[in-house]
Amino acid sequence: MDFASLPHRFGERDAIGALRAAEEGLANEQAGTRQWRVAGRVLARRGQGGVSFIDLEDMSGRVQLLADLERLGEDVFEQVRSVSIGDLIGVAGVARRTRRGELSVEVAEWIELAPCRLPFPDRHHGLQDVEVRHRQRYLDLMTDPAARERFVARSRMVAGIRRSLDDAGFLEVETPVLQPLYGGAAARPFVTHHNALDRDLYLRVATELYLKRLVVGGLERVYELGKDFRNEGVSFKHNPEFTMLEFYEAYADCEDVMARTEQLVAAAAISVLGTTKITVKGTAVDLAPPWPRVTLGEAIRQQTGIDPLALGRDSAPLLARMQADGMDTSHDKTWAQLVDHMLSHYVEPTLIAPTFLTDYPVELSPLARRKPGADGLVERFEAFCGGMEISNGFSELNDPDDQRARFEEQAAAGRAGDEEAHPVDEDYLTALEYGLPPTGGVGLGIDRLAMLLTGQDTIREVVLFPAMRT
RNA sequence: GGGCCGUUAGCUCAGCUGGUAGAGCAGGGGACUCUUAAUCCCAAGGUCGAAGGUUCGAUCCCUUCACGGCCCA
Repeated sequence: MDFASLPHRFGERDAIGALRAAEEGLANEQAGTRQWRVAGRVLARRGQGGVSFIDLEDMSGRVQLLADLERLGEDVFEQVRSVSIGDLIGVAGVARRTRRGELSVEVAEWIELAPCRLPFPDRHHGLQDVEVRHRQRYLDLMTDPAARERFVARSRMVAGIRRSLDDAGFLEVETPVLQPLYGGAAARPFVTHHNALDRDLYLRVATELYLKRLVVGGLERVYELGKDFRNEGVSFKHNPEFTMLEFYEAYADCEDVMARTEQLVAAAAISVLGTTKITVKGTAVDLAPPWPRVTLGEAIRQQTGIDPLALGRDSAPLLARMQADGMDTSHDKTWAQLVDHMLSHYVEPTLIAPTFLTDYPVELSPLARRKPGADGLVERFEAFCGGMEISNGFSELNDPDDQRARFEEQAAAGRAGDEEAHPVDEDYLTALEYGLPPTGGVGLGIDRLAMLLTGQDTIREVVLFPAMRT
């Protein structure tokens, strides 16, 4: 087919869904009066001598086309008859319900818009090969309505989150993806190089430190919704680039942002599903606030009988228990890493219904404010649902001296081999010297929330183009 | 990073104990004037993921590699 001869547009197009809604009342063999112009992809063709039936689909729905030799003449009818599955075409004509009761468009005008030159995937079994579905997501979207619905739902969820935050007076901002220094999360960064400046830059692992600079600057409620990049393994809940929401609220603390988090998630669920009730791994759960709050130490105690935060900083009983359970503790070099490992091994998988864990050890939380009267703890929470961490927030540490000390500890850990430790960020410390108001901040994993709201067990099904080996 | 499993026509899948591969759909040709996974006829379509090895002979057994999936870290 000669592409140069194909139309560049198909104007005054009607959505198939609108046609269906408007003409639903037609009786069998009755024709409507209005001329419709619909366009889309050909999904099926059924010939019957001088009559041909085509199934045409656009983003709003599917409708049958009815083409008649006597009405169209031989030339046009031959075009219809020879259309390939997958071709993109436009038609004009009135609606008519066929003898067998199928609402159809009676083709009066037939316009080829773009050919499908490769064989279309089997339309009865769909595309089964997971690898092809992910590498060529357009084929998945073409052939699987459920895949389309999943990504529409994700988009609605994100729009709902933006609406909630905008309505609460938050300002959406954009901070650097390319950073001279990374920070804001315990993660290994991707490194790239700026040729003109001849220096290495990091892809951000979090937006936290830049957003808090903005709060210092007087932008009292800010959020950023965008990609973070962490140079770590791929799993059902990890993609090396993933979407994160972070929001910061001046004059608020951990409790305030915890409440906002559960409300935000519930509102997102309603904007997608119309309800806060979801099913996760076969279990019915309700995302409606308030979510139960349990301290980290108590949560670990409930699963193991040991409250590691009630034992000072003694690693021995933790190690004994974990090794007795056959766990590989060779990567856990510190007490804090043992606690983190216990959390992810014993507790996280059990938290199916939404739950806040609170009272984290300061060693695991270098950017969080200390909890008054609780030595070694910070005002921090993590939210879990579906056996995954979905959110992390705290009262923001605004004491520049303490922050410097925490950075120094991180740097020491880094020198000792902890590849996920924070580097010291002098520029951020300078910002804190000017005064960060008491502030609460939260990170919320958008992909994982999308998994929960669309009932998917793997992040790859809610990311349009998940990371693949090339 | 480790363990297990998978990879056969464009797609979905068969293929027995080792004897050089089949079907349906799609694509091509034809029949058919109301089909709904239309039906019927004809022809075509393969580096059996890749490379080695064993064997008279390998899609099948062995080794390595690539990619994917699941589990563990």
